[in-house]
Amino acid sequence: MELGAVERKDLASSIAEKLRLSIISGAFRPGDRLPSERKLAGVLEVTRTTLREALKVLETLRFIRIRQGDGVRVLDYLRGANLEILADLLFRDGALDGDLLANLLEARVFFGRILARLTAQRASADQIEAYAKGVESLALAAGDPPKMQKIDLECFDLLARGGGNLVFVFVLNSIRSIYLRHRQVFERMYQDPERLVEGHRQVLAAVRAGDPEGAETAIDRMLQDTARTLGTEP
Amino acid sequence: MELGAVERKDLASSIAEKLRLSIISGAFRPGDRLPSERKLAGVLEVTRTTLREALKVLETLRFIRIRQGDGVRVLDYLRGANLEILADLLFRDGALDGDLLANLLEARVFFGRILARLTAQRASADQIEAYAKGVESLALAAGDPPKMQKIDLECFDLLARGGGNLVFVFVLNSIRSIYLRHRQVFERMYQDPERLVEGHRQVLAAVRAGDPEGAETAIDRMLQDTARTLGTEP
DNA sequence: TTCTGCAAATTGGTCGGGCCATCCGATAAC
DNA sequence: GTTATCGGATGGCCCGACCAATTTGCAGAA
Repeated sequence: MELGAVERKDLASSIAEKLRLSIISGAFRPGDRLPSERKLAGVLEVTRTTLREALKVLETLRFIRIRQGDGVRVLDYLRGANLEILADLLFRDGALDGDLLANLLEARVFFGRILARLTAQRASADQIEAYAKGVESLALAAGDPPKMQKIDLECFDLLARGGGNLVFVFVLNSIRSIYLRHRQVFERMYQDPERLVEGHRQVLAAVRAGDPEGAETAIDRMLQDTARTLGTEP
Repeated sequence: MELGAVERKDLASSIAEKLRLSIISGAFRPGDRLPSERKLAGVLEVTRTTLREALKVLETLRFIRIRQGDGVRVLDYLRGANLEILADLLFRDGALDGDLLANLLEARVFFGRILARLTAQRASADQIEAYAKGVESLALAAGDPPKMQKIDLECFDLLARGGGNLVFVFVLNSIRSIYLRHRQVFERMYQDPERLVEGHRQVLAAVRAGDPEGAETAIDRMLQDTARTLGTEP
């Protein structure tokens, strides 16, 4: 049996999550004022100290805006928040949001194409070798979906670095965090490792040949394939 | 004279920024342990309470990992942080990082192409009209760079929404926050409003015609143009 | 010696309460 | 009607105490 690390969370983080989901669910609308810290702390049965740590987190995520003398106002997270909250949105109301998943898979293809293209144009020999090693590890991990997922994400990270554009490295960081938070959803992509490994190998070959078009085509096919794996079953 | 709103920051946020820049500058390396909260609070001359709020922020940004009994460990932000920290990186050591700026402008072109294409494929009549209104406001704001910048970002947001993929909406949120934090750097793009407005109009026309290729080509030209505006002067 | 297990020290986590700073709205003065 | 003032509500910051997890090192057993 697979035993992942148990979640250890401090109170402040739990409260932050609770409030986050609460806002996402629409319990508070943009412009609304949250109850005062003193009241809210009372309701949640924690101290102001702890609650304030939670609020600081929400402020960092741009879910709220805190102003002395005024209060805590809810912001429109659709307009302020960043990619990472997709992880929360993906499971609104306890069920997986198919549209959002489709969005994510679509974006994955777009990003992948860019990464493959840039890497083929600019990656250094070292970076290419690192990617090659990643692909080999991936092949060796066939049959172990969790491990494959980890290595696969690692491979994409190497591609992003090879592309030489930090913007995509950071975007990928966010996407990785989404995948890791919902491992189970995406692990199905690794049931049939053949196509995935083969796909990476073709990308690698194109990158080695300095062929952006080829790399883009190869990764496009691979990503569409794996996306289909997820799409078939409910 | 142009008088923007003054920054009002609480102590915790200031400390969070200080530590963030400190980590980015390399004063602490991944794996290092920060001084204990008690010591750090002493050095910074604040209470543990306030320091902890700052640390919570850094943890949210994945700059550090806090573990009871162990301490505060510095993470590799290149591997964990998201797009928004580009705003910090852009001005490392007080000078603008040209390479990073180039990265950002390059990414802008990639994203823009995707947005234009998706919008042309999927935007509803309402969404198209909203974008049309945005473009008109943009034309009216010619000569007022700060205002144009605001509206221009608004237009991109409308494009992102029209594209119907939330992933790009959130990516754009991050990018917008970068732009706003460094307004001065990007305001130069609005010195010559003609091309920008004309570009948006062409995109709009293509979107209206449901012509993804045309929209992509139009926005590509516009973005390359404005990027050049920034590239010319130091 | 090497390993095991316990105990102390270190470090973060939470609490409770106090006082200051800011903002807003009601009231008073003009 | 407009402006000035004040009081209440709210967040900002501090202090000190105690709880809980983790690490570390020492003592005893194998």
